Amino acid sequence: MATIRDVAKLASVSIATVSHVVNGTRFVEPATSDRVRTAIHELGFEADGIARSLRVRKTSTMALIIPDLTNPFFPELATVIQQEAVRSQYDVVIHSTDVPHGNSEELLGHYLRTIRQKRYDAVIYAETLSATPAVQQLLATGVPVVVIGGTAHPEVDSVYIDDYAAARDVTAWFVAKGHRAIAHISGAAQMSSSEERRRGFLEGLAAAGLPARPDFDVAGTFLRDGGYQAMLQLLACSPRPTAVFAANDLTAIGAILACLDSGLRVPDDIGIVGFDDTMLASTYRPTLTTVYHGQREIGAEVVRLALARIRGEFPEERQKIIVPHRLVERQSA
Amino acid sequence: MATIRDVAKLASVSIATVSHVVNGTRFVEPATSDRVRTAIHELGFEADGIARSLRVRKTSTMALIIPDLTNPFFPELATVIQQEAVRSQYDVVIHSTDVPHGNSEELLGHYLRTIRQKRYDAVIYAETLSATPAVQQLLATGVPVVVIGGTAHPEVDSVYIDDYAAARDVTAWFVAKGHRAIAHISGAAQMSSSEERRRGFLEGLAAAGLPARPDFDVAGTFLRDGGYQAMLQLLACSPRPTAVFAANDLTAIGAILACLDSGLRVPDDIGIVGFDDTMLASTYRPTLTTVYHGQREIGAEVVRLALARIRGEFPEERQKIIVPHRLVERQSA
DNA sequence: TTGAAAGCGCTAACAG
DNA sequence: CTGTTAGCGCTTTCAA
Repeated sequence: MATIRDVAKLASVSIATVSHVVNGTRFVEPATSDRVRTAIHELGFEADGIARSLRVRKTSTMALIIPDLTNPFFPELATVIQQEAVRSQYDVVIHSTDVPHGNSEELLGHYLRTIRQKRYDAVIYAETLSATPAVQQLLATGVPVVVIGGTAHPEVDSVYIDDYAAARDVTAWFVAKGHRAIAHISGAAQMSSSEERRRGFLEGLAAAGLPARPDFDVAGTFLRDGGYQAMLQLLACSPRPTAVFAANDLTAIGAILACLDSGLRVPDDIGIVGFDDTMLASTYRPTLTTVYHGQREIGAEVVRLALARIRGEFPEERQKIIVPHRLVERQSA
Repeated sequence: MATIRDVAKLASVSIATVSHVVNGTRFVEPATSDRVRTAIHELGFEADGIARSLRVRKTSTMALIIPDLTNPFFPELATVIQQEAVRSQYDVVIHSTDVPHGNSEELLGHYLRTIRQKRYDAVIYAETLSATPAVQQLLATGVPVVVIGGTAHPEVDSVYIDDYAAARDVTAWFVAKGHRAIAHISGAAQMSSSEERRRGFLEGLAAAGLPARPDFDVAGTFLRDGGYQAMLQLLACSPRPTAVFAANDLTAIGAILACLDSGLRVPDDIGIVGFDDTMLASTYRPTLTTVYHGQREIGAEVVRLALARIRGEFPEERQKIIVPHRLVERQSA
């Protein structure tokens, strides 16, 4: 593979000049730069990004850490992030900690190491179970970190939707539709989004003067099977709920499957709403009433912030960006 | 950020020694290496992978190019690939050419450039529309390339399933179930997997002595909406098909939706089989009868091959690995 | 308008 | 058993 030196020799100029024509970083006599360009073409030269990175201390790549590539929400988010990043000539390497398969702690540790080693310019952290220590560790190394999700971290930039308000809205919407027996299937334990949504649900109930029945507040996992199991529990209650707010779309689909398998009809016998508004929501039948999670806006903001930090902007206050959510009404409730 | 030099100074050894204790690459007196390790710990030193890469000419990163992060097949495949790669301390950066959104040519060009620039050690190419020129271009740079999909490329390693045989199997299976009016919705134009599956379908018909009706052979896109539209066309035929082989799961779901929207029942009025066996297939209702695409096996083989090539193994013959497929019977047919 | 040369942080001969 | 040193391929002063 040709190096800058080969090009310089072939064009009879110094390597400095080659560098400058490649990067357009200072004026070069047209005749000279033509010679250089010809040489580059002839040799099939492509500047070595590694050497360049070593010199300029920047890799033009950022890491994105997500819990699960299998929940469509994350690919959708990742796609937006990639699209945004590519516009600034950035690569993004996606690290899935693969939470559903359970080896996530180990994987996360590995990823954190390679992120340091490979000197990525920034990391975008979409809340995984162990957000706090991981983020702490990352910050200690000095990499710009931006978090997706509302984990209270005064020391990092973050962007997220107001899970609490969204959940309250869903509950209020159920109430407005006449429901009185409203249940919630929460997300994975210890994630702030799970907790916030649950809190919003409870608050929605309270605001409507409805009692919070403990058996209408069951734990899920953010996965389909968790939704299925939880719904089975709910169906065993008597009287059973007429409306269920599921912590995400996967959970909602699991819940619907449990209803179908139990001979109940959605939304006729029981209304179900999900969360995220992934492609599943519009594909599944019944189509899912759900909350749009702002993947487009979150993706855009998050890379905007990351790039700004890389450039060293706004060093003082950390940004907390709350992106609007929106209830999308479809068939399931 | 501490460098190897800082560590050396603090531990009163040469940088060579530090390097060797970090990499375990030659014997070091226990007492010395302890001192070094303490210094490393104290300074929070982490070797600079960029500098290392420059020196050893390897990045421990490979690229994976896929057409679409939004078709669950690819995240599933990517997850396996990541898992396999991580076991050999490799990172994989996923580049989605985002075919459904149409800017793929441009994106692909960009990715190809950055792959060269960033000196990735290998690239795994999951067939996109313009496989041939892209692969050619990649090969010209000397990077090991392994292709997923059966594009006839004598000069690259590839791993894939036998699309032709799989499609023939599906057709034969329909015939065995008594169907005589069997239609096919193909995948995106010009992709070898589309063509092979179509060819297999036609052959299956012929083998059963059934005529190939041109109106039962309609074009899809590998996307849900393509399946929907194609199914609408099929339903306009008279008599209409009693069985439809869709080129992938997304297409099959689109087709089912079209049936439902037209007041037909699946599988009672019409049987539909998909392809890929993504998580959608087991989640959707009716659950999808489909062909398992071997994502686990393909993922494993593909990184095995890539790693072998990186190591410079089997320089002569290119490997063509065909992974077994399997018809998974569920509810939709 | 261009060149010479230092140096980014590391590995790996080579020497002792 | 350990150290010295020459680069890997580039960018960027500084000087001309």
